[in-house]
Amino acid sequence: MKQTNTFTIGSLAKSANVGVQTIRFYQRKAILRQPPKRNGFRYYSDEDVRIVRLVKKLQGVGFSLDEIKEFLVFKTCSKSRLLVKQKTTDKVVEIKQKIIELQSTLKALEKFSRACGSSSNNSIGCDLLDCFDNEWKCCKKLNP
Amino acid sequence: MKQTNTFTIGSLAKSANVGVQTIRFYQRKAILRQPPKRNGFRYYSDEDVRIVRLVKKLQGVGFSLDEIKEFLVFKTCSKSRLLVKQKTTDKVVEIKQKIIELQSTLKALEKFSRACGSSSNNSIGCDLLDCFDNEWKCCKKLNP
DNA sequence: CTTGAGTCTGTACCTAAGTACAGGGTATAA
DNA sequence: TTATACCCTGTACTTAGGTACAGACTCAAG
Repeated sequence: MKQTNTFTIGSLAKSANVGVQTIRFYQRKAILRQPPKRNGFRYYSDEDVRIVRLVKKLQGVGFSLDEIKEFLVFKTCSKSRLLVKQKTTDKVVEIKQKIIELQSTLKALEKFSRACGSSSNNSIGCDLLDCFDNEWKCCKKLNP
Repeated sequence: MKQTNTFTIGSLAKSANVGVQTIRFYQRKAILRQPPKRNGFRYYSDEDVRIVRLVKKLQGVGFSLDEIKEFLVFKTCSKSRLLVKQKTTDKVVEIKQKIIELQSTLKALEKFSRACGSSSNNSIGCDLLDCFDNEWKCCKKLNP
């Protein structure tokens, strides 16, 4: 049988690699639900650990806390189900676009690095703006 | 012959799709140099337009203004050359990692969308945490 | 030559996402 | 039983990246 609510706020924070204040902050923001208390102390479950880790991962790829909350709030209510599905597919599109942008940035930086790295030529052909301009040629999105 | 410094702050802002206050803010932060003035009005060049666009692009893929400044500050000085080259290759590594994370997030969200989308099964097998856990199995980085 | 749109400097304000006390209560190990 | 390492609530502060006035000046069209 799995034991539940075994984490104090400090051990939760450590397991998810964040500060204690951050957990309390998430609580205030309703990203974590209020856990059961004993003598005024909060006790968290394994699932809470997973949630906090997920939050950090999603933040890392550019989700805001409000967006993350929208995904987490979802629980069995089939009304919100469709909304969340919509959000999800929107996010999928957004992330695909972001990957493309990252790849183009990558190309430009690698080019810049090559141009700028050869110690012989002194800054000739080593222009950051040029490196990016060439990448932009194949991108829409700017100049709307 | 190219004509230079033909942009007022307002037309620069419009060309780069940002607000006038943002330009002044970048000025204060020394991301843009002080342009020549006539009767107290600033006049910007084509290059300034390219710079502001580059700033927005780099911000979009996660650069901070301070990082961006470090790249822009670079001009012919071969002392800073090596530093900038180092920064560049660091950034290349970072971006590659970020692409991998985005791809894994993408997979997880697509899975979630599929699981959650079939209107028949009611939230069974449609757990955001599970969808991400499976993705994490092939990732190091968490649990350090 | 007036009028309205654009610009100037300077300061103040805003949101997101924390981070840091202060002043107190609790738990556990020596 | 006392020390010390946690925990509590509440409030205030911080940083990044803008955004919004106020009060005055300038430029271009009619």
